[in-house]
Amino acid sequence: MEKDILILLEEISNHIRLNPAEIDLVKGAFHLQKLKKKEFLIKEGEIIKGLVFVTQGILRSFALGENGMEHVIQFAPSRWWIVDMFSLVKQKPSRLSIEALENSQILQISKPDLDKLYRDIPKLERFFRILAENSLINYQSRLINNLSLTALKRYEHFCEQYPELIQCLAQKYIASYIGVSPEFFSKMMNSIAPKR
Amino acid sequence: MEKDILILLEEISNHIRLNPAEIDLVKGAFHLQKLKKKEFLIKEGEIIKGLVFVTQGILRSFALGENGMEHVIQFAPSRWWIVDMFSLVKQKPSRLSIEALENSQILQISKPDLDKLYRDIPKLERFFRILAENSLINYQSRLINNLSLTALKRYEHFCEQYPELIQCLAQKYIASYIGVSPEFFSKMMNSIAPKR
DNA sequence: CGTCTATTTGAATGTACTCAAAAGCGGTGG
DNA sequence: CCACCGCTTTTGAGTACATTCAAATAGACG
Repeated sequence: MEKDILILLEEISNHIRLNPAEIDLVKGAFHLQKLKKKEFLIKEGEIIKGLVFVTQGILRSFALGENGMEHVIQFAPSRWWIVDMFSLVKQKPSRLSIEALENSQILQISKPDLDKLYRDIPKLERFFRILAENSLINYQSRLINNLSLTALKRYEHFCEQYPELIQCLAQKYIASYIGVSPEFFSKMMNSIAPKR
Repeated sequence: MEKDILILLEEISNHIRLNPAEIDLVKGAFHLQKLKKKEFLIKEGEIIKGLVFVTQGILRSFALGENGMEHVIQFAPSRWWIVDMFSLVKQKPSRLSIEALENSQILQISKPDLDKLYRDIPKLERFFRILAENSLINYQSRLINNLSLTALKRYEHFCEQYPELIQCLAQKYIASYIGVSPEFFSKMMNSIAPKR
């Protein structure tokens, strides 16, 4: 739908200015796709097809541990990007799976189309550089938190950083994101807000 | 020294092609700096001056936990970049400190000069986009490892990934990087290779 | 209403931490 | 060249944070 593309263009225009011809190129390169709740966009081991921008709903990416445990790497609500950068850049099998947590709509651009877009609109290098830098900042912050904070403090950080996500996520996903078992998370929650 | 700049240009030329005029611009934007062992490039709370490329020696970046514990975020041997991206991009106080572990030489470019360079040589957006993407991949990989692997496996991964670093780093730094206390790390090492 | 999944609760366990102290190692100055 | 000092590594005992397993309870969805 046209509305989804507008959301994307709005995001891009926060960082760079595109002229009408360039806007058309961008429009043509991204493809709308609908995902149903619990549908997978990609599964671990596959090679990522392209870069994904979420316009509606929520996706999550996660890695499987040896014991089969899922570790949530990222939540992507509307207006967020999601991808396994490793798989996209190196074109090797993904360590991550990506799944819709709600019925969602995404705009996807394939790697060849993205590479072409970089050639046609060099300004986009700037946009995606900034995007990668910001993502980098988030990962670094999360790494520091994981190394230095207790589970409770990591949860509190999460609440501050993503207040709107808390209400719409099953708590096992939040537990996984902050890096604890669902059982422990449950106990932790009850210990700070004893059952009412 | 001229040699240091050549190392930098070599790195850049792995990804983009610069003409002689552009090379001169790059040369002019980076400044050589020497650091003595244990000298700090920046301390937590300061605002990062610029982006750093190491040409000789080794630096490390680390964050301080609440208890005063140091958490190594990155090692940067020769040919690596090091920075607190958060502080550089947002121009806010750094969460990280950066210290030389050996006598080292670095090339530094200030944020204003970097911004100017982006304007003068748009191709550099591409180079630093790729750089940020690769760094992102590393952080993500490390995050997954921290979430899903035991300390011993994280150490084994570290050995595979940075074999050349192991011999020249004090083990307390390796312990900190993989996220365990030096005491525990020592016990772990003796348990896999009992004293000879 | 029944089934499936998510959450809670409890007990036993494990991985890694803290604190304290001893031993090892390396560099520096006499 | 040796002795000393400071820092790193080792060792041990006690502890904490979080996990695992099992089972009960609660919710959500068709």
